Amino acid sequence: MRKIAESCEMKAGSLYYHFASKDQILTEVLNIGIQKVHAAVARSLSDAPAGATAIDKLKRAISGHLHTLLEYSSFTSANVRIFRQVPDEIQNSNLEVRRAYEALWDGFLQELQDAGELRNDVDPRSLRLMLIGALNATLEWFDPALGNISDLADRYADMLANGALKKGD
Amino acid sequence: MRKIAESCEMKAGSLYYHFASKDQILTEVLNIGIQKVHAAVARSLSDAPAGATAIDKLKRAISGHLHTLLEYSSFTSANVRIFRQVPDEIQNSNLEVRRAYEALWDGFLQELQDAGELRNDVDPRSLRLMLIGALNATLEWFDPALGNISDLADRYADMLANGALKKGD
DNA sequence: GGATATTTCTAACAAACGTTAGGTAGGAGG
DNA sequence: CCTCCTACCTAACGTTTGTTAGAAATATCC
Repeated sequence: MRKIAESCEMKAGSLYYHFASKDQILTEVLNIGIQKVHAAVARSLSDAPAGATAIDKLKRAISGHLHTLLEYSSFTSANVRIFRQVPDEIQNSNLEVRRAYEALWDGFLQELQDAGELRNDVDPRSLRLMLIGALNATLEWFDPALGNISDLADRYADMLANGALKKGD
Repeated sequence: MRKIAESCEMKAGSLYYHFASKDQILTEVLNIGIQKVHAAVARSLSDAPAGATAIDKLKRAISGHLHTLLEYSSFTSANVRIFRQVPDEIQNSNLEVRRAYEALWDGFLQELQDAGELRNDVDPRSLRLMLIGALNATLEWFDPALGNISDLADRYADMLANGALKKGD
């Protein structure tokens, strides 16, 4: 609390004027991070032109996720790192937010499969878990000041859509 | 320290007979986790028959990583979650271990590319980052008691090698 | 300028923390 | 049986932590 306060140019006691407790700050940080990403991905998908291909849509969703994930990395990386260490009550609150976001992806990927774009033997939930895991890990190594997020998103979408091995194997 | 001691059926003061400090325990936990995974993946690759295909090798490497990652999840999940929160000295020590393991994957993927198995436009380092991110995220949702790790490894290898979208897009 | 509201500070508190050093218990060896 | 070694316990310590309540500072309104 003293370090958080310092970064706000306040003292620890002052934080309690704005927040009821440290746990409330935790709850807000964990939830806001995912909510921001959720909104960005939803917007990316809803902004897609009617004739967008499957990989275009995938690129949009991935791009939306990565841009916001990295823009709000103070929130999102906190979520990824400390979620399992916070009190159950806070985890439960955040699980609700996480589930809402997961449902967005599951719906999107199910749509792709229903449209015949996604391989029949690929389970949308498995793909979503792998995908989000891969995207979130960028928090640990990608530096937006050095790399281009859109390029990163395109590379990831391409590898996930088309695979890393040459076709014909 | 009191909680760690309790799980060892000891008292906190007793831990200092075995370890110099809490930071030493941290260092060991972070390092051992990755070293175990490193050894398993190296063994999986060296055990591959001479005529193994690219995807067979990839499956082996992924399987080695996932089996050990999940077997030693107390160590490996600690690494993934708290690495960024430990003192610089401990991070630096662990970075050396991490880099050694990364070099193994980079070498393996570079071999695949040199052999013409990996797409020319796929950067081995990017693939490795995405791959390890996706694999490590399984710590957060996969329950070895409920799911089969080998099946998981096969699904991940397949999706990463061949992509999730139907070919022809 | 005074009253009120908002925001921050301060000093303090109890609890938790990492660690220490001496003590204790049990086992091994002579 | 005594000595030594290993492993653990204990009580204590200084530090850090989250939080509180009253005071003070600042801003707003009339």
